[in-house]
Amino acid sequence: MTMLEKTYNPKDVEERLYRDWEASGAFRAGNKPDAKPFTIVIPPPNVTGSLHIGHALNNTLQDILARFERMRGRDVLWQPGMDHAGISTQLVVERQLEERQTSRQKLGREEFLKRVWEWKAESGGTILRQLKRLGASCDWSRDRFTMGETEADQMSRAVLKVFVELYAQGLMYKDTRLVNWDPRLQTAVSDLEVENIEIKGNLWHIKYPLADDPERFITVATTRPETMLGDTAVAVHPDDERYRALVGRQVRLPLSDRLVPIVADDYADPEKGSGAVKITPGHDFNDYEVGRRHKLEPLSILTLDGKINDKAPAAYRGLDRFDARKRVVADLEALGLIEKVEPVTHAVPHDEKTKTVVLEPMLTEQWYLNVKPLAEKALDAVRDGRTKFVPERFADEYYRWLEDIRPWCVSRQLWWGHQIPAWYDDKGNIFVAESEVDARAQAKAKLGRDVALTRDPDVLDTWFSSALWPFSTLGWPEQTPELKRYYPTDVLVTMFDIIFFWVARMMMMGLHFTKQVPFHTVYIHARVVDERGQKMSKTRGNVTDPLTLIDEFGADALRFALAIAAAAGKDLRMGRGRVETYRNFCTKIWNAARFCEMNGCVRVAGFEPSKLKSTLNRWIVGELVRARNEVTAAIEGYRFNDAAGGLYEFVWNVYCDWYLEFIKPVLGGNDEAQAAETRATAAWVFDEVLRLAHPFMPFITEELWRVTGEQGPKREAMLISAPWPDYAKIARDAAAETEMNWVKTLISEVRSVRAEMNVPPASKLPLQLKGASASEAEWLKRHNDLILRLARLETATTGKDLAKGSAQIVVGQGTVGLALEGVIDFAKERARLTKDVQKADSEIARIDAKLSNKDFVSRAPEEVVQELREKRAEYEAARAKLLEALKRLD
RNA sequence: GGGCGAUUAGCUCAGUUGGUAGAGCGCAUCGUUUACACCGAUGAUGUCGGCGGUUCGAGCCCGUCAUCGCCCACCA
Repeated sequence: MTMLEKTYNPKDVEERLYRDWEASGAFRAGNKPDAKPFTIVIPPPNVTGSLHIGHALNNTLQDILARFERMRGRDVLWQPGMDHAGISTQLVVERQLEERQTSRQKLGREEFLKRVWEWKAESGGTILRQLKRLGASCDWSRDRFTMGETEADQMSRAVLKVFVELYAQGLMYKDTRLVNWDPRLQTAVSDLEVENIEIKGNLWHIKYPLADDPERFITVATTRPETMLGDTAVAVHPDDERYRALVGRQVRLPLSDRLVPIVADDYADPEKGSGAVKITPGHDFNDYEVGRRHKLEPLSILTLDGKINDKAPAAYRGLDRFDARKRVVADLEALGLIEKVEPVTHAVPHDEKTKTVVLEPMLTEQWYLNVKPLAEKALDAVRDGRTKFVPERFADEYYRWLEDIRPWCVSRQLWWGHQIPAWYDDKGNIFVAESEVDARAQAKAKLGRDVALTRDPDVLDTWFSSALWPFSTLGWPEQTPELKRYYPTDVLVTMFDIIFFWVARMMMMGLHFTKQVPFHTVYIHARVVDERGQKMSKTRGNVTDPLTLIDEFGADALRFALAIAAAAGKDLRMGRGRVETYRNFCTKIWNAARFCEMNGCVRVAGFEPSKLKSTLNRWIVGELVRARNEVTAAIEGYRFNDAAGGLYEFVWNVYCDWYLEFIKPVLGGNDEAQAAETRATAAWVFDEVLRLAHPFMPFITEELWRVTGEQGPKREAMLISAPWPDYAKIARDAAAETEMNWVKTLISEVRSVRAEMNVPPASKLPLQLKGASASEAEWLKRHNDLILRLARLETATTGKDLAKGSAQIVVGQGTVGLALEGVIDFAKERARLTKDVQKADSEIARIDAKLSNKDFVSRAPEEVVQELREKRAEYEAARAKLLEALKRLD
């Protein structure tokens, strides 16, 4: 027989138990073919990543759900996998190459990709190992990768298929327009990947001379003067009197010496600046639109790496865009064309990853997905409740974005990613197909002969494949048994910052390709910030490493700390202090187990929680039922903090602080039958606690389950596969509850009086309880042993000389030379209940008054009257309950 | 410029249909009673951001203001 160690040491058990779980096959989906499936797809972490505390939270919550539903008998699939993370991964490997004095350009595409795959094989598993340390019960046999190309993992095929179909449906198309461009990586990025950062800059007011009257000027203002090299017009508002005469005339663009027209366009705001605005369609999104309206050809004056190109005057060619800005300003100054310079703060688009590179609107040809029709379906699915957000308010954010969605630029000028399945001939014909063979066949069918084809070098936005994740991981486009069984998935657990990037796009793609929502519920959890409330980031250096915390306190402590702090959708501050607190909770549970062990509290066969004789035991069973119901309802409602909190409260403040203290005198007493029943009850309740706690603290509970399983009747070998408690058949004993609450109150009050009166702990005093009701007197007698022990009394008896309803205790009068007198108000409870009855009475009277007012009844809408009647009935019912409770007190 | 969230004990935060304000940490006093000092007992501390309103009754509902934070937005 195993004896429990004095303290719980997570390091000794976590690794072993995780291996046992895996070996038992408990993580695998499909174990219970007759059970209802329950599916969660993991938000795939980046291969480049390592587990940060946000992942720890995200995966803890998913694991709680997975383990909970598994115990409730569902066939659980928690689908794991990783994301290829296009840009991040490419950058990581490029940086490595840089250290070795080489580059991807030198290696060539094929060799470079080989190196990335090698890197993935080496480093990609880190995060999975970390998830295992956390206790994540994913079905690892089904591990997937967004660029998977193996027999089992055909993620890439799904991506090709989707692209080809979208193209065939006319939703995927190429277009040349302005796109957010990263001049450092030389790739397009989508609108979502742009972060507008407020920075200090200047607003230069520049004078443009009229072409036919060089002495007259029209002033425009800009924060980016170098773009004037690409100006193709000046716009003024059509109703602006100041400029009406100038519309149709031209200005001579300084530095470039080109003539550009003055056009009338609503875009020009007469209130702003001079009312005239320079138009640069090649380098500004608004100007692009203005240019289109006036048939102005966009003029791009930048190279793809952000230098001035040869469309600009020779003096500026080859200059970096920021150097060009200085040069332009200097030259304008020299010419006396700067009217004034105002310092301003304005939002400048930066790349969202590094937040350092200033993005440039750039005219390039890219692939676009027309998401508008997909968005309509995605909106409807949330509007009609097929998918619901928890908390609900996030649905608004989702609506807002989808309602105003623009075409999604899906091509990236990178190497690492899904290469776009489009081939071109030398005439510029496009053939989109799942393979080169198919593309050739298409070309031959169209042109009547074999032609040389070259594949589009670009790759897809990483989020494109992520958008397919819920169904591509299950084998789509094949109608696999897994897809039929586990799709749609049940709940997506994620954070608010990727609602647009990921959630909305999964909804769109899921509905478009499977006609079903990808998940019924989207649970948005908190963001983890550091102890000072700052967002954690590598650059800030304030990242808390969950593994360090696991090493120090154990995985269960970290998990519990995260769960109990995880009120939906709010920032969550996390540091080692909190984890330490819940390490202490683990220790508490461990010690409760040791108490049971030392006192022979062993489970017995045929234990019947409904047929207990002792009030004490009936009471704790009732409390357990209450806790179980609370925890269950809270998890079902994704109120993880309430679930963990309810469990904590029951284990610590009810089971340990009261019940175990209560039973000490019973276990040592001479009523052997009661002692035996109590040992069995203590063991049974503890066993149930292990079940309730398991989703939150899988390791310690599993270990205690193993040890306590060595004695008593046989039960499930592993807790992970044991059933969740179901107490539908257990009736809670309200009388036992009232009785034990009275005992608890009595003990607390005596302790309180003792402390206030500074009675030494060693002094055992006699207690006389005066004015007790008949049942109170009985309770005092029945629980005399434990009252004496816990309140440190010599005797506890009743007296009868005070009025009922104002019960008093008189403690040790004359015994220690002090007269201790404290009022215990059992009357307090009566007063409260009485007050509530009175409230109900007054409420009923108020409603009656209204209802007897004939004028009101005849004029008010039927619903209002009906509502009042219902309310009255409710108050009647509440009143009856209160009276019953009052009666119980007597 | 729009939208959302937050404001509760010294700190970090709970508070789900409106009914006498809670937890953890911290603090104070006491305690080595055979599970646990990673513990137990007892206690102190709150005009629930301000001001109005609805209600018999508001931390919770309505209006308004203030401060902080986040998201979205094409402003020269």
